[in-house]
This record gives sequence, C-alpha cells and structure tokens, in this order.
Amino acid sequence: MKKVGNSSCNDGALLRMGLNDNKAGMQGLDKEKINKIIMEATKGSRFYENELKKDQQVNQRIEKMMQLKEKITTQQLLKAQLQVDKLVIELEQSRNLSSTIVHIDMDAFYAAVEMRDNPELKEKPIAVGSMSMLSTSNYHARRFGVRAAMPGFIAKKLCPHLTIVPLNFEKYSKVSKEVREILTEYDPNFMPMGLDEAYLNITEHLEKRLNWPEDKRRFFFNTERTTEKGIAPNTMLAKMCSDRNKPNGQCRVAPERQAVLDFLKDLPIRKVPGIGKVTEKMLKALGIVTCSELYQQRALLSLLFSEASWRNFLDISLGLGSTHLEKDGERKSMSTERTFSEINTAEDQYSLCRELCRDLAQELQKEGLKGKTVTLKLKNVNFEVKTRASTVLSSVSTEEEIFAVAKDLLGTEIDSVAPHPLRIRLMGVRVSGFLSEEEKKYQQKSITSFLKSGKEISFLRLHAGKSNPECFTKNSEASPRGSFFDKKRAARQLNSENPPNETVGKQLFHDKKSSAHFVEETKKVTDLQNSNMCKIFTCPVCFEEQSSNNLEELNRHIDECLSGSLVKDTMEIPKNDNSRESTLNFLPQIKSENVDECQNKVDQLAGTDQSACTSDSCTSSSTEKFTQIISDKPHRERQPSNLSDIARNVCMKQCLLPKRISEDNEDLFEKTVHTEETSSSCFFEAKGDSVLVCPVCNSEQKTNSLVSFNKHVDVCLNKGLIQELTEKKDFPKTYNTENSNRVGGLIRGQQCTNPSQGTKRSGLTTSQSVSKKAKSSNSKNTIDMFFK
DNA sequence: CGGATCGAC
DNA sequence: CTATGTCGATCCG
Repeated sequence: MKKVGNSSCNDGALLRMGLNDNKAGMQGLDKEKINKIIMEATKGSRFYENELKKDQQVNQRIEKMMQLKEKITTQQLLKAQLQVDKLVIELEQSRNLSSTIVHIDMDAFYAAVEMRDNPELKEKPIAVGSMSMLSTSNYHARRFGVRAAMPGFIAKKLCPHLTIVPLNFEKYSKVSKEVREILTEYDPNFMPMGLDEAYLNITEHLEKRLNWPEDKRRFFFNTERTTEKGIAPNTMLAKMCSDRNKPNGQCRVAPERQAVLDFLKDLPIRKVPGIGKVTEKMLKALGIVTCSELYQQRALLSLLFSEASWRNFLDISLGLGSTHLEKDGERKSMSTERTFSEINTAEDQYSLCRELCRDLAQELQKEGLKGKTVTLKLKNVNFEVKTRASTVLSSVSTEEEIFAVAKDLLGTEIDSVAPHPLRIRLMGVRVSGFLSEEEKKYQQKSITSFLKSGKEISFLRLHAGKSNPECFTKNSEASPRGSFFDKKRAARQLNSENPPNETVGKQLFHDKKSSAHFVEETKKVTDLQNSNMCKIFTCPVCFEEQSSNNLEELNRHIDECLSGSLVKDTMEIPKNDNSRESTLNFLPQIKSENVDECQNKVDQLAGTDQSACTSDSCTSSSTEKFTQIISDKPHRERQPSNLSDIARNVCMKQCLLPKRISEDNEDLFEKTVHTEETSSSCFFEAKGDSVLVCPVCNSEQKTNSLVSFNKHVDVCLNKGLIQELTEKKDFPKTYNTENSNRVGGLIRGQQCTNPSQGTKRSGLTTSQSVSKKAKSSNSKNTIDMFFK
C-alpha cells in the first residue's frame, strides 16, 4: 500500500512534466487523429462487421420504442404522471441521508503496480494486457487514446512506443490485499468490487472517531495519491463522486437533499453506474442526456420501459441509492471460457470442451458446489455469440457429469451447421442452478444413491418406456418450443438407441456427420437421470405420480411421505388428467381476492385516482362492450405479468374502459384498408348512418372515424379527470412547464395564466417542491395554477 | 427454463 | 496475425 502510494506520488508530477515535455515524444494525439487511426485498424474486420450488426439491432430497438411513443395518448401520459409522482413522494419520504459512504477507486491499478515494480516504466506509456486485449493503461498512454478494453495491436498503432506488460494477477491480488487490510480499519464490513475498487460505510467509524484523542486522528488515505475518493450519502453518489476529478481527485456530496440534486443536475446519465452505451443511446433518442432530463421525462419513461428500468431511472434522477453495504450473497454461477484462433474440427472442439469442463469441475469442487444447469457458450469467427443451456435432474459437479451435458449441446450445434464445419473462436462452459443449503440436505440421502446401487428401478416408472411417442407429446406440451429442443431430444433418442460404447471414442470424431452420436464412456445412470424422458416418477411411499423435474423436490416429497406429513397435501393434488386440465383452465382467471389486492395497490400507487375512477360512469351498462381497451395500450403488448401490471390495468380499466370504443366493436365499425406503395394502413369507420355519441359529454359527434372519435373522448376524459384531480389537495405538484404546454394544448379553452410558464425549470428543481414544499402552498408550479 | 443482452470490473 | 474473462440482472418468449 505504502509503495503504491509512493510511486503514485510521482505519477502526478510526471504527468505534468509529460504535458510540457516534448523531448519525451509523448505529446499525445488529438481525438480526431485517435479516431482516425482506430477506424483504419478496425474497418473491414469481422469484428467491425459484427459491431455494425449489433448497432443496427440497437437502432431497431430504438425504432420500436419510438413507435410505441407515437401511440401514447395524452391521458395515458397524464395517468402515468400521477402514478409516478405518487411514487416520487414515497421515495422522497424514504430518502436516507444519514449514512456516509466512501467509494475508493485506485486509478490505473495494474499499471501502477507494474510501474512500482519496474520504475523504468514510470516515464513511458505503458499498458497492461496482451496484443489482443488491454486491461488498463497509464496516463502517458491514455494521452494517445490507449484505453482499457482496447486490443493491444490497435494501441500499438496509436502509440508505437507503447510498452505492453503482461497481466500478473497474483501480484495485483497481493497488493489489493494489502490495501484492503487498511480499509478494514475504517469499515470492517467494506465491500470490495474487484481488485481496485471498494465501498466503505464509514458512518460508524466517524462516530467513534469523534471520541478519539487528537494524536490518534489521521487523515484518510493521506499517502494515497492515485486513489479516487467519493464521499456521499449512498453508494451510487459515492461512485459518481470518485469518477469526478480524475486523476487523483476527491469529491464529496453533502448529506443534504439540495446538494444531491445540484450534483445531479447537469450530470450526463452515462456517468451513472448501470447506464451503459446502449441505454445511453436509447435515452438520447428520447432527448434525455442529463439526470435532470431523466427526471423530467419520468412519466414517458414509465410507459416505454419495464418496471425495473424506469424505477431505476427514477431512483437515479432523485439521487437515491443503497445506504448500506449488503454482503454479496451466494454465488449463482461459475464459468470458464477461452478465446483461441479458429477451431473448426469436431474433434478439437470436443476435446476443448472436455478441457473446459475439467477446469470448471476443479473450481466447482473447490467451493463444494453442484449445479443443475449447464450452459455452453460459443462465439463463431464472425463474433456472433450463442449460448445453449440444459437443465438436468441431478446436479452436476465432476468433469464427466458436466461434459456429458455439454457435449450434447455442442453436438447439436455442430449438427445445426452441418455439412459446414462449426468455426469458432471462443468456447465457454457455465454451471448454474446451485442447490440451496436446504436442498443439499435432501440431495445426500437421495434417489441417486439408490439408483447407483443397482439397476432396480421398480418404483421409478419410466413412462417413456411404455410409449415413446406419448412421452414426446408430453414433453413438447410442457415446453412448446422450437426446433432446437426437438432436435436435442431427437439426438438423445438416437443416443439411447445406440447404447454407450466405450470403444467408440476417437473414431467418431472423424465422422462429422454423425457427431450427434458422439458418445463417450458416459455413465448410464447419469443419462437416465438427465434424460427428459423420465419426467414422471412414482413415489415409492404413497405411489402417487410426481411430476417434478427436480430431484431434490422429489426426495423431499419422499421424505415427507415417509414422515407422514404429506398426506393432506397429496389429497389436493389433481390425480388424473381431467382434473389437471380443469385446474389449468382455472389458473389464468383472476380471483376476486386478487382484484382486491390489485385495487389496494392501485390505491397506494395512485391514491388520488380513486375518486376519479369510481365517481362516474364506471358502472355504465355499456362496460361489457369495451373489453378490449386494455390491449389498446400501446406500450404493453404482453399480458399482465405481475402485480403492478395488473394494478395498472385495473386502474386503466376503471377509468377508461367504459368511455372508449375499441376497434373490436365490429357491430359498430367496419374496417377499411388503404394500401399505398410502401405501407398499408387501416381505418375504422362507423357503419352506415350510425351517429357516435360521446359517453362522457353525451354530445353527438360529427365524425364517423374511430380515431377521431376516440380522440374526442380522450379530450373529454382529460377534462373530467383533471377536475377530479384538482379537487384533491395532496395532488403532487410537479408539473413543469413542458407538461403544462402539452396538456394545455390539448384541452380547449383552458389556458395557462401562470406567469412563470415561459421559464424553463429543471425537473429536479420541481421535484424539490414535491417533497417538503408541497404542503406549503407557496409552490407556484402547480397544476392548480394551470387549470383553475 | 433458455436465450439474448446489458453492464460492471 | 491480433477485439478478454466472469459474474449478476433483466427481458422476452
């Protein structure tokens, strides 16, 4: 630690010297030159072609999003604004500024360690890594555009004098460990993020420190010059702090709400941890670049993005983050992968696969882990990545067990491109689906041992054995998926028809066409367990069929049967196909309790909406005519999948359902399709001489177009909704100028008289009025002002 | 559950 | 010549 500190003390001085010293030949390059050189080295390569392809995919995502955006109606936006702002209030109330979190980031860590060990390097531009990939670079090199995640051969073009030092993880780990020992002093529970980063919660330390005698107090990290510090009330802010003022910076956000908002105001979203290249681009397409813009567009975002995403956006724009450092939980997966120059023969691919399995098995056993899912990862020479996974009944951990699964996956992929060779540049194997502690217990006294002990499987009824076709149907019902798994099953079927032959081994490698038949000395028992064909077991205790595909669950069932505790439960399990079917039919229906639950959720989320929803025509007799309104929502094509989606739907239903007419009312409308050169569009028009009457204002409408009519209903609805809302005193007062323009533009005869309308306000400033000033009526930026 | 993607280090 | 390795999370089907 101290050594790192010393070497890095000079770093700043050297850097400053370098800036003025052209003798060293390190004047660097300007951005334009850098980009030009990178482009020349890049374009035309397979890598670049794939980058372009990925870019196109992102563009398509953006296009889809923009189409959704077009379809959003004003009242949907308004509605969303209400719900989101309700949430904003809750979030504000839960804001916690009482912790002090520090983020430590050791700058160019690997490079700093290498320079410490070889002082000659200090004055040179260096990078750590290889010709194919760099992990980091020092500041001399960065002036030439040499950066982490850049291949070394391109870096060399940018900076011909660049010294590339190979990675030496053991060394970095050792230094990292030394640093961590010091961090422990300040927070014994600090959270390391990789070798060169950590979060510390120094709240308690600061309290203790107050009582320390003067001579015991030291400054934090006062010898550490390459370390970035971020000090803030939560992890997200601390991390963004440490990014500021690089290199050698320190930054602090005071534990005050306003300080947090000021910090975020003009901060580009890309600086936020969790917002990467793609998200940045998507948001940019919506005109969002800074955190305050993120806040301003919160309603729109809630309609265009998933719940998890927009809630995260909201947290970000409010400057909320975790205030305590959670220990990272149990590991969820373990993997190993390798990049190599093209491998295209099945033989090499299988032996490589086995090698990876061997390495992985070794690591798994170090941690005593067993997993049920094996995933094979392949990257072809065009840089296209594929993953193929298979979940088996009994968890695996040994080389043989993992390979038994992985080789099937690989075989399927080889076959899928046959007769062409599979040309790959990377292969990886991952094991996941680890047993929980509880499951481990059941795994020990398992069926496995019973099976392994002999060939007696009388209690394990192999349904597939009775009638293979039937079994296949059953499986494809359970997983109505495409060709891949059908092929896989077919391959397995073939395998089981050609019993494992210990002598096959290598000869088969040469027979590319039959690589699916590739079978090594795989244990029969494992195959039996892993086979998807035997999904239905008969419990040896209660003789009930068990359809779980999880060995541990089965064992648990048997245990419980043995102890007699399951008697009651089994009575409730449907016993024949008929009753099972009726259960399935029943499942998708929403129970009345669920609706109540949803309503509660809606009340929570949208409190003020309630009165708007229940007050008028929700009881309209025409309700049943308009059941399709939910599918009218442009931003959710899928069925409600979680509570808040359902809640949202219930809310939409109550407020809007009786009032609009959908395209499904075929008795009222007929569809006309207009075809043009590039596209065709369809319109819905009222049949014959029917006159459309607005269900809100009761007036006859001149139009016979569904679109125009619904537009009118929207406008009417907005009027009613807003009246309801403005009667509510605790309505969130967060409408900014932009919103008011939009809403005001839609509602005729309602003009904004607020003098402050023209002045642009940041969303964050208005959010300030949400929390504390909302109660006092001195906030001018209220919806009341706009609509009274 | 499986597959693709994103994001971080 | 030559564009990483590992992990968790999330979304969608």
